[in-house]
Amino acid sequence: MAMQKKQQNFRQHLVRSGLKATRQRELIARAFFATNTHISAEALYRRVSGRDRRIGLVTVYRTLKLLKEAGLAHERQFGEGRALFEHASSERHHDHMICTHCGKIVEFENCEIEALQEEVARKLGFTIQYHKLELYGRCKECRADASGGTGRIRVVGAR
Amino acid sequence: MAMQKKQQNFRQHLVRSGLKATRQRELIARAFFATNTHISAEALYRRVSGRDRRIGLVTVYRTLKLLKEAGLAHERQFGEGRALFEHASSERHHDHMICTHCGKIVEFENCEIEALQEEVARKLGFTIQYHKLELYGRCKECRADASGGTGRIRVVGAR
DNA sequence: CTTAGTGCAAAAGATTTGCACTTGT
DNA sequence: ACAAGTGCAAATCTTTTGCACTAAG
Repeated sequence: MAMQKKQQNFRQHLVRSGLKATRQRELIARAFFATNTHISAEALYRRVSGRDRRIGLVTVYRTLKLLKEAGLAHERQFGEGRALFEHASSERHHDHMICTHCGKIVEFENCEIEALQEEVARKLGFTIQYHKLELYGRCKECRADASGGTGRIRVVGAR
Repeated sequence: MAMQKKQQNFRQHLVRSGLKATRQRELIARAFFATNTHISAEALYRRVSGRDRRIGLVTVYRTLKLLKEAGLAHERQFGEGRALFEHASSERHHDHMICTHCGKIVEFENCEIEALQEEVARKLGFTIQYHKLELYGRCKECRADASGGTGRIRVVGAR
């Protein structure tokens, strides 16, 4: 989905909900859609702050909440610390592989795993509503330099 | 592993690390090992508090950290809010299925899923260090009463 | 105009830390 | 004795909220 389209979807959601399309919301949404990684509220704030010094972190949090309600953003909690937000396009569900050394996040999907999850749930008498699968480890590059590492997550990018 | 044995393991870990076996640590560890569900620091604190009013929540947190270091406890973060701690026996790794309505937590293990995870990681050029798989949904009982529910997690037990 | 939005400061909630006092060894 | 532990209060850190002011429809 193109950025323009997403921006439009967001505006529609606002109108439908009787909310207003403000300068701040436009700017924050635009900055969010321009991202192609996972980004924290703080990091997104820094980006829009560069464009318009008057925007507050609080508004970023509030706008991200709206984006979630509009179905345009997903909030993820990897390890501890701040949440990261990613685009929630119409794409299928996916899971994440996170490098514990450099913080790189790779998305993947695997139907076989999903099927097995359903099977497990059925055996336990549960109906799955949603799930969370996160693989933590070392990416090729970080395995190569083998500089030890602490095992703690250090996100280099957006965090 | 019997409770007595775990208690002993903990004492050994303390000695090995040049730490002291205090009244508080003994009591907190005993209360933790007596648990057979997932318990929060707060809930564990309430339990030991009943036995000895003088013990502080801070000491519970510090002792849980020691138990983790001793390899006797695992810290889990389900949904948001406080962390839950579980026994880290010599048992194999397991994952969790959590009822979003009553908070029930069921453990399971599935080698096929684990194998597929390894395969995915290999294809992505990663080496897995650890993973987190959580299935959220409704248990049989909570599906039966079908009282709507908010989708938010409400843990009835220890939380 | 009238209702919603914004930004600041303050609150919240879970966990950690500084510090003076207490306790194992 | 002496290093380590404890409990309290205060600090952290991320996210949310109350409120007086501002702006969109």
